[in-house]
Amino acid sequence: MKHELEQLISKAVSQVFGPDVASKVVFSVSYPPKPEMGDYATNVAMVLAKQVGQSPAAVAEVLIAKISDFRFQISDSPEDKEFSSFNLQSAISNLQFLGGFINFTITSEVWFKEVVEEIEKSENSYGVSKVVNPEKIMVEYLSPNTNKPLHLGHLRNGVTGVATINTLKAQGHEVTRVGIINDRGVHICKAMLAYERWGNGATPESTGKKPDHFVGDWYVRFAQEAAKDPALEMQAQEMLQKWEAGDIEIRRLWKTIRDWVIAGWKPTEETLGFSYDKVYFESDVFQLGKDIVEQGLQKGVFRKNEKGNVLFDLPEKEFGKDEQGQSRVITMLRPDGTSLYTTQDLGLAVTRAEEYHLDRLVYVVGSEQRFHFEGLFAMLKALGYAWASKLHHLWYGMVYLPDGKMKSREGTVVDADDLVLQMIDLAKQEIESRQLGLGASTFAKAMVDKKDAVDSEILQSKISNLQSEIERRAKVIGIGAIKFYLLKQKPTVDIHFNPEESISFEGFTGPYCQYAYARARSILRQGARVKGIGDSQRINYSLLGDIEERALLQKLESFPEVIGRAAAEYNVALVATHVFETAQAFNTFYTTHPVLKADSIEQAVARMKLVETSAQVIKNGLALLGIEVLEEM
RNA sequence: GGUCUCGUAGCUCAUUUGGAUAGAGCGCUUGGCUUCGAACCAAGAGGCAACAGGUUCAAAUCCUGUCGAGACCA
Repeated sequence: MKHELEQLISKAVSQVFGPDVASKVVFSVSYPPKPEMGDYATNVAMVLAKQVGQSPAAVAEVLIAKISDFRFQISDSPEDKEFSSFNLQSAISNLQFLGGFINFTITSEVWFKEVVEEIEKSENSYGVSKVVNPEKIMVEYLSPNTNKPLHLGHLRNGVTGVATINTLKAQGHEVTRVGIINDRGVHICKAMLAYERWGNGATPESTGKKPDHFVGDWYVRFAQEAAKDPALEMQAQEMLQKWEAGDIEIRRLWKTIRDWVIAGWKPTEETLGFSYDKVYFESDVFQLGKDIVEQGLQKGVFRKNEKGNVLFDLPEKEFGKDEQGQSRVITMLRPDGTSLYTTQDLGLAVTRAEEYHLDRLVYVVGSEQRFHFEGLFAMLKALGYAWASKLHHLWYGMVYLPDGKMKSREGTVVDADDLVLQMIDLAKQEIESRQLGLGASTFAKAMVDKKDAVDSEILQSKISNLQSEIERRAKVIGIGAIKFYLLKQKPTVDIHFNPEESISFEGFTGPYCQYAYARARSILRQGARVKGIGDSQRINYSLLGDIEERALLQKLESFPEVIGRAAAEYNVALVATHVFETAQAFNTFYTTHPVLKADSIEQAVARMKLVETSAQVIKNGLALLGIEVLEEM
């Protein structure tokens, strides 16, 4: 519709002011701030005013006259080929000049029909579009260290990664999801050292701890002991050197610890829907990149300094100079030939791009790594890789706790498992305090009272079914709340984690959206059983069109466009905001417009379509965010 | 010190890439469940968009400077 209006406006401008003016003018078609102003708006009058030397009002007047004229001219003339491609003229029910904008009102028969039919046709794939040039994209995300459990920062990374992947897929790209497990380094050795020294052969099994937490506790223990005995830091370094040298004993310990942590993450990742098509281990790939550096040294992309370090000079244009007025450098190889983090990433990027024939490589990594990635991308460009310009570091801000930044070593972290369990528990309480929960406890009480009177086996199974249903719903709601909380702000901003707000199920939250969906589905279930509504074939769209309905339709219509923007800008918060606004518009519609008890069966049928398509859009939007919906909650 | 993110209601954030009267959520005040699910809806209070200039039909948005916060690099 938007595109057709653009054509219509261009045509009108061309006829009034000539093709030269029309070809140069850049105007937009958008939604007015308030639905009562109209369904679409264009700023063309303001843009043109300057060019043609008239006031916006005067320009608008002639354009409105011209467009109105079209309506009479071509309403039903098939031979008028120029306009037969779109019958929009007859679809416009009102045109007005307001605050500099020309506002269009579209007839319900055309607008509602078009949007509703499009959604009904596409169903779960409404919002999915095909970009002109589908790309092969790899997205790397999560990348945890094998010395501790996942925390809130990982959650933000994970949900952002998943939502971004979904959004890119919805644009028709082919996406490969990868993770890199950081299983090498001194931080791992610290956990190993503490375990070796004080562990006494304990295991996750013997202690009953989740294995990643088990290891994390040893890591914390190390920090505590190291505060008292600084020599431990040195010993951890020595352990790393032994690891590098391939010491059998150390390697064995390392593997045990590592595998515990990875096994410990598994259920957490499954619960949250984090998964990969391929996982890289740093211990496997940390030697990568050295040969590329050697080649680059020959080509003069890198240089060796007097100490024997191999360096990359960052372009001064983008990176500026350091204190001494020298260009900034990244060290690639130490004099002893050992490599650094950037070297590994360099090698890995090249390996991946070649193996998967990538058009684009996206790294979901925190903002503190921006310098690292900018440097990496700059050197890949300098090395002449064609795909280097398509690399992207999708960075996101820190998560701050009320008392400051999270630090694993000091134990000031929000543990992912704790948070998830807490949220599910809260959701459970919430459910139990409502209809289903009440029913369940009444049921439970009845069972106790009449224990002997009825078949207890049947009752038992009914109760356990009920309980597992509550569990299932609590999980969907609790996890939905966490994910939405972390996704509703654009990735670039820091999140000041507010425990109160994060556990809320009201307002701008995931459960609010899920609730709107459940309400809609409830109406649809009931409507389907009503004679004349459930079995109706014909829809009279002219019975729709109140302000609340138009506001809702606008949200439904703009959903695909929002996804496109979210993908283009790597901003999945746009999707979250849009889903919320859709749910909000639906709720407003819901309270102002009875559906099953509408004035007529015909009207009920028409409103059912709006309910159905709203539910579909909310569901699709939440799905992009990795959030499930419930038919009842 | 340099680079980069920022600075919008009491708090947490939006603002359709320069557009209409700067909007949401939370919190606060008030009203609405015998009518499709109140995890909801409606109304109200709350703003010099850090500050000072500039660019133009139009600036929270772009430019310059000042102040303040954070991250990274030394």
